[in-house]
Amino acid sequence: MTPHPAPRPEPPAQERGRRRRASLLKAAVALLAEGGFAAVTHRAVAHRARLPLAATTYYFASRDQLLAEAFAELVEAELDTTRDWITRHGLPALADHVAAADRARQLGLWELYVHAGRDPVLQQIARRWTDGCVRIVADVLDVPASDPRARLLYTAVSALWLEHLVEQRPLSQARALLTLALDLTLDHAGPTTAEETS
Amino acid sequence: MTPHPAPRPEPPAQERGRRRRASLLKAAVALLAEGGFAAVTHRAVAHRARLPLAATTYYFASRDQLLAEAFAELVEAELDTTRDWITRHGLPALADHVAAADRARQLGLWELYVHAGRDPVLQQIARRWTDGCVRIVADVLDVPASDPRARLLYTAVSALWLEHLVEQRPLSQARALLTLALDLTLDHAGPTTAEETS
DNA sequence: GGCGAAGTGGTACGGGTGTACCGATTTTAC
DNA sequence: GTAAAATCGGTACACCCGTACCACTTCGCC
Repeated sequence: MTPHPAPRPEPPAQERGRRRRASLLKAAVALLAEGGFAAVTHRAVAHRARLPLAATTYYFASRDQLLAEAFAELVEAELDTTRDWITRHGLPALADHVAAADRARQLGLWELYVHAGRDPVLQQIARRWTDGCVRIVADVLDVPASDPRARLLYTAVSALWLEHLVEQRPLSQARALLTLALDLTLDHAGPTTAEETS
Repeated sequence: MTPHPAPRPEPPAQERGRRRRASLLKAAVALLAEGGFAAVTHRAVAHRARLPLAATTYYFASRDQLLAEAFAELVEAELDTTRDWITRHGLPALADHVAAADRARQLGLWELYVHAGRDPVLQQIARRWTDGCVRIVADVLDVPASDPRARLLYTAVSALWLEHLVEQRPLSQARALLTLALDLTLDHAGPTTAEETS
């Protein structure tokens, strides 16, 4: 029978349903960006999407699932933006991108990233974020994605970025460190003991 | 006057009070380390310290203050541990330290670090953490703390560390990247040739 | 047309939260 | 000693949470 135990089977299958679901997800992403993690409650999401409370439980099996999908969406959007920006302006100007970015949004992203350390589902998404960023750096450096220099450079840049985000030190400092990181990485154009390639 | 509006004036002034307060703080730190952020509730802290619920509001003006003090304590302890370990085993072996560290505790620390981006009080503590770590790296590199190489190296290492913590990639990868980071940094103008023990 | 499934939304439940309250007890000051 | 101040601790309040429930409407399809 299943009159309405309907936790959530598959994609909504009806047009309006799909729109509603997407709308909830968008609201969740926005809340995540603004207030981080704790701000994404069923009630807040539903209210923001101008939908009744029950819609959230109808389209998402649980808060965790909602959060995971929102995280994935946020990561994907972030990767697109970053790739676009870097290929347009180049690596050394990255500091300006960071400076211009929406701080609350970035904080929310990192918040979820750390939280991914305690949740396997989120961990997978976190990995995709890192891999995506490494890929971007490798592409713009014109080296294979497996080149450890690309990976290290991304790592350094991401930490610079997080540090700037959290501690809000003068931008000039981040800029100088970014330049230094690029110098060190590119100077070392040599063979770079790449042990594994595959 | 003030029969008992007593939000919390100053240090407890009575011996037992000071002990109780410290005990609460210790419990908060432990909870922070284990379950992160959300686990630090008045009730959980009081229960863990074997004190009545009201003790938490008596000794701390608010949950935020309790959290801030716990964060400060955690950071201070972490700095001590790290300095100790590095001066004893050297930078290249850092990967082993990370591998051996208590994962939940580190995650809690980073969780609070990111959260510091939204709270000025915590931000100050976050800065002290970074400064402390930079200082440690600078000391062991035998360069002034203001040397951008020290700062950059710390930044790279911290990101490597966070990435490892969250994404749980094979340790060998982190180790390789750490070595590369050290190479790049020291090559540039390094006064020392660190012995390599692979 | 009809009928079962999908979707909808108002409401309720059980639980956890931060914090205030306030009588009882201990400590300190004189 | 005694009174005032500090401390204690049990309890209560108001709020917010995730989620379940269930009567209702709308849709897809034969």
